[in-house]
Amino acid sequence: MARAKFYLTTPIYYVNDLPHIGHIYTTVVADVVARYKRLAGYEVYFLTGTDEHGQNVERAAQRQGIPPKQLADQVVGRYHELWQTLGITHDDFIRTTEPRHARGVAAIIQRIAARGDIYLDRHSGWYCPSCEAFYTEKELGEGRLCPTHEKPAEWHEEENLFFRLSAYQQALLEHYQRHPEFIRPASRLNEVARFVEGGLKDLSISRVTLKWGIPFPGHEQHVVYVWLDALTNYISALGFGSQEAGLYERFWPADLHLVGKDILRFHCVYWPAFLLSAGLPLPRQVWGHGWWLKDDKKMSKSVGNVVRPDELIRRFGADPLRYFLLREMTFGQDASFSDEAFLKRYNADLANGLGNTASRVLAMARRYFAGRTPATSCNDNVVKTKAEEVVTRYREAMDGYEFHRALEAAWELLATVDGYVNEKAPWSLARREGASSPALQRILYNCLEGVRLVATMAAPVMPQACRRLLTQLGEGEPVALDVALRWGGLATEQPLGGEETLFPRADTAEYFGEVKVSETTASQQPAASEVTPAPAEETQIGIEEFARVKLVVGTVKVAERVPKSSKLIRMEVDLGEPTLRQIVAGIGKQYTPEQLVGRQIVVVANLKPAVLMGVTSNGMVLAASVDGAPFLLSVDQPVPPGTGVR
RNA sequence: CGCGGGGUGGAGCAGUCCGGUAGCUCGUUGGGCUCAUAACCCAAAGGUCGCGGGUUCAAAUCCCGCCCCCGCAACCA
Repeated sequence: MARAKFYLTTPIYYVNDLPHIGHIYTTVVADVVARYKRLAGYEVYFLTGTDEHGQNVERAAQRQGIPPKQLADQVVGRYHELWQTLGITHDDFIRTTEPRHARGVAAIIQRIAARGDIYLDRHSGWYCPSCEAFYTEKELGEGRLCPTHEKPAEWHEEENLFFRLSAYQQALLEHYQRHPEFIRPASRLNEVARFVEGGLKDLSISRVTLKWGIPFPGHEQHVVYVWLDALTNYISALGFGSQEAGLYERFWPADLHLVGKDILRFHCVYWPAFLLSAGLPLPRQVWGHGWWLKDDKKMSKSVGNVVRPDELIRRFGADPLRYFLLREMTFGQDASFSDEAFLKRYNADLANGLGNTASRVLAMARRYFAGRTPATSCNDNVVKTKAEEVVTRYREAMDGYEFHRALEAAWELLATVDGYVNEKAPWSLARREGASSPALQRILYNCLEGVRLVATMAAPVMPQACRRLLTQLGEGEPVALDVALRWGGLATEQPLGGEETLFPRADTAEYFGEVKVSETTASQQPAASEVTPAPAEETQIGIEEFARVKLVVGTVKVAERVPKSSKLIRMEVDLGEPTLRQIVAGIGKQYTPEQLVGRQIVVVANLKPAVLMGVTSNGMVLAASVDGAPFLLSVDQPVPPGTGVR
């Protein structure tokens, strides 16, 4: 009989950025699911890949003076390395620059077009040629200046291809209603449904302003809109649109699209709409997980707090990181990443928990039974009772992708074993009765079997470490979960494997000392792996260039919040000029208007004006920026307004 | 009324869908054990489950109102 299939995907990652903890999380979760499902008997197909088209890649490549494909190749190399290091077992890795992908895109477009859902229309509006983007009148403000470039926007008409997304509003809502499991966790279903209820506008699915993309079939001067391009990877990788579509026939529809909550909309609205139009089956489930925050703040490249866990992997290996990611994050919610939390979990759960428990029971077995498992098994004891309860909860949690619960359950068994060892005190039994004591044999059998079960449950999460642990128990890798999780699987009188410390305890103080040092050196010389390393000569400027910036001291005379704005403060500043200068600054989260009035600040006086929330700012205040939070610069002693700074 | 998430012992969190002794990890205190990676076990202290109201025999959990924090979006010049 054919096995049930399970097709799961990660998003394809944009090659504009190097992989960080967010990409790693999604991919590790996918890998854990893939490994679990394989053990549970499914025929699994696991896809990941990269999204390589679009303006940002085109530009980044331009800056480096290399073709976009070459830039993509570099970043893709990093992904391959990282996935290998992390033990990711994907079956395929698709790149949107591959011909097979272009074929898939062409094929789906053909079907959508045949349905009559694509039409050509003129899109007109105020356009900034430098940004290559359209703006609304409101965004442009007074004088219709582009907010970024300060240049007048031009009235621009552009021909675009549109997808009749609006026609699918009802069908999507009905689908959500009929299949509430389509979007998980449930809270996100409401979010998406409300968005769709709010009305769907037709979607522009082509661009004429950039070249780095897939030519639109039948309109070769257009390039396919990135999301239509990217989402199609889920079927193009299976051979959709080519002669050999056997994989497509076997595995589509996907059983699980794993995505971050930020791209839920694309997967739950656009993608199913495209598929409905093309007459293709919809994926069974989209799972939107939360974000990793760094020290409780959102990670972002501009803030510079993006976690790239190379150091943690180097120090501890991939498995502890995999464990941490799965154990620390609650189903669907955001979680916080910090080295402290990682070290804590590592020591508590892995070194003191799994590692130490395994070590203590293995050491006794080695000593008492000459390096073999006990000769007698035992079928009625507290460890077995607990194990059976835990295994049930583990499987329920894993089936519902509640990994933190699954691991929590497994670890309870560890605590039971530890308590059991203390209570039974096998060491004193060995002293009193000797190693041949049947009671001693049974006790240690229960301990070892408990550890074996925990290792088996943890195997999808920590494949390497668990394999090594099972080897120490004399066992091979688990093949089928139903069998492996049954009590009594440990063979009697079986030779144990070599002794090995799985998770050496980490010295927290020492670790933080070392990491500080390595971080400092790292920031001094950017790693060779950076996408856009800035050569030192380019970052240096001459004194004459600096002199072009006119810095002066000003006294704040008036300060008030900009209406409807959360952080903008409008100030009128005395710069020693005939009139006060109006300056807008994004400092309203740290400073109140009252704190600012009368204060002396340093401003850039010859900056081009900009319009923020409809208010013109004629200058910029200087502030130190810690994780994006500003600390205003001021002078030591009061000086006359307009005093120059250099 | 822009959208969403959160507020549970000192810290970090689970539990909230499907009401019924408030649980876990870390930390603190006392005890135990010495097989193990200074680990493990037991016990104790510590909570008005953001606030107010309602439903109910019973509310962290359901309903209504309010407060605070954090994201997203619109503005970080």
